[in-house]
Amino acid sequence: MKLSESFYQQSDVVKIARELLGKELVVNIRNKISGGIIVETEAYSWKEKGSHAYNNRKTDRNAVMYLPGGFSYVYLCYGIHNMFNVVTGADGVAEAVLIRALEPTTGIALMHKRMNTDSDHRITSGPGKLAKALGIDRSLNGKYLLGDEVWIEDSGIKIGKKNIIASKRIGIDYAGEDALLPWRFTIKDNKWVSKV
DNA sequence: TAGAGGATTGAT
DNA sequence: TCAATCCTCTAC
Repeated sequence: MKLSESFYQQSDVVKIARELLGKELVVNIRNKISGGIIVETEAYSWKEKGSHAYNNRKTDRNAVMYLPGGFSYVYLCYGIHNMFNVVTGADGVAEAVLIRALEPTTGIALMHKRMNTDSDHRITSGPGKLAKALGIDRSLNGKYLLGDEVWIEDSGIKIGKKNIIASKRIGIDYAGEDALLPWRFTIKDNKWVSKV
């Protein structure tokens, strides 16, 4: 069953980032389904410097962050990598959760082909890689997550509090003290989590 | 309109 | 440690 609008529109983006662990991200690209269990997330809010929408900065790129929770936000980073985010919070509040790693469950052969490998290991361990493995690009920006192109399933998997690790986010050293916020969440001992 | 830099990755 | 690579933002 797809996660509801009310889930995405909760006011606490950090709580949502934590609760997305264990859910299943599913993408339908040209009638080909692929997806996996979310094992790593990061929260972003307009309140902190790590976010594109810091201090309510609004541009063409990050406009979808201001939509109500339940939309996708995809953008290109370093000219190479597509990053997949889930917009959260109320209408006009710029908050989002970056999906950083998956455990592949659906369409694994398809992902191998996209990644040009036969290994099922680490094909989705990192935001740039999982987007490529699932076939996500910026044409999926601003999609409604209760539609039929990209959505998140409640897998029924429960991740206990003891198995969730909070740590500082990656790649945002420019954000000063906000780079230290423990807003990255991973499932303990999960081999699909990105880097180390 | 030009210049700088980035929520990364993989090879050296 | 560093280049790849191109879109986006900022300043002129």
